Amino acid sequence: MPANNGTDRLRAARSELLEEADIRVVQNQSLIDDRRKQICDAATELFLEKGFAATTIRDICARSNVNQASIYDYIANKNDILRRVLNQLWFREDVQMLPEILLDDSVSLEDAIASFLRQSWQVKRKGTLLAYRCIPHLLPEDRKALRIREAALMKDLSDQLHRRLGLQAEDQRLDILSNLVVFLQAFGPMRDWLHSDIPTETVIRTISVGAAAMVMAVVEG
Amino acid sequence: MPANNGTDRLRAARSELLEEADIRVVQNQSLIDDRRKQICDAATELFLEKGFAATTIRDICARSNVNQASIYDYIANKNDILRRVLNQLWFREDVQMLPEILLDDSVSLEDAIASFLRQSWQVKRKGTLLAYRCIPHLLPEDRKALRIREAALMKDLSDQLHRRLGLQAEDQRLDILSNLVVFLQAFGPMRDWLHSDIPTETVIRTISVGAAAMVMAVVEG
DNA sequence: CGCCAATCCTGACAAATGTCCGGATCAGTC
DNA sequence: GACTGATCCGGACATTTGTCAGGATTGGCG
Repeated sequence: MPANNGTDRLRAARSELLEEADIRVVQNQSLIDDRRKQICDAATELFLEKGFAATTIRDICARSNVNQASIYDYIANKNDILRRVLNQLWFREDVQMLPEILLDDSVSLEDAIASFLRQSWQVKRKGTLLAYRCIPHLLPEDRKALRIREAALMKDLSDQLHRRLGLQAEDQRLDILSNLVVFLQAFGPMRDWLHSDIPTETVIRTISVGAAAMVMAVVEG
Repeated sequence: MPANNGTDRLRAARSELLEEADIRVVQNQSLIDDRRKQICDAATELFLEKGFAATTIRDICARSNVNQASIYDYIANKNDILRRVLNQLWFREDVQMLPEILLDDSVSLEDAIASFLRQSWQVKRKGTLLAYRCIPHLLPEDRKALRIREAALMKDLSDQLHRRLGLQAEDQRLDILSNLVVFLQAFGPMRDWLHSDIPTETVIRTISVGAAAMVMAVVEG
């Protein structure tokens, strides 16, 4: 069952989040969760507004109403905040990935891509932007974890494309296409300032029609 | 002559670089040019390695062998360095932009895109990465300048697509496609770590076949 | 050699930043 | 009300950062 192997692998890679420090100062778990949410929400906004490096702990404290000293009872350091934010927004489990959608053969390629983009752009907008912008600030081990997940996703995607379209499995163009489709995920978030007056659904429809045609053209050419 | 107007507009927008400070301490112009090149080269490497905010003036001085005090005889401040680097790498004049290539009707859409990507990926790799990563660090006026250039390019591109393909000029999908094709420029630089074993020319060929098909699919659909 | 303008650099300053000590405050229990 | 353990926070620390004044050095010229 190559398809199942695929999603198994993906699920495995998925559960590997960036490692969050555990801190044993405060003991009330629900308090910890609340404060961490405050902190991460504020940090997300600020990272998107000013970038990771330009955001200071003091900024985050001010916006989240957590004291500068107390914040270290909930997070280990600035990088730990970034890790938690990415785990929440980029590695979120509630978004179907494209290989998963492609498992259902009753959904056309075009619709699958549209559904993928729609979900991504609606709920992972911030995560995508952060992931692309903050890569330089990640520690090497985190970057590695990110790369492993990405590679697993890519492998599953080429497998599904291969299964559906019957290209030679080793055809490098499958990898290129997989990469490209995943890259399109970033199109909406990264360029929305340019076409702010065009309805999102129009963009999604246009891109997914185009992307499906792109895949077919490469397969048939 | 709408086509000519297009390139005129582009050329006009092009000549508007980010404004570089002029400093009147050192007088020997060729010395100034040399030092600035040292500084910008070192800064480029460092910005790509560690990001703009995480790169310190001291880092730049160390790598460029310019003294920490002297550097202010050649550049006004850290942001001025970023502006100069972007002017050199992102706004470089020696790369044909896509609308320009599309003026020649003997070149197919596919070949035009391939040529555009090939040039971009060969000589503008660093510029593209920097532009996408450093936007948050630009001052508002610089961001505005960047947006104006981008908008001019996009307008020219939809004009050319319109001329070639005969869609309604107001069709929003033209804008989406233009945006998308320009966005593809970033594909190579941003994802080359993933498929480092695939020859660039294969990637370019695959992407340009696909992109041309994408455009046609949208136009015909 | 001695002079002068141009260039370089030692050393410093103020501000900002990540981090956290140690005491203040609060909530629950007897 | 007194005690105790958990949480909060005022204020400080060592560093790092951008910036630059003012003296040291250099190179050409008379």
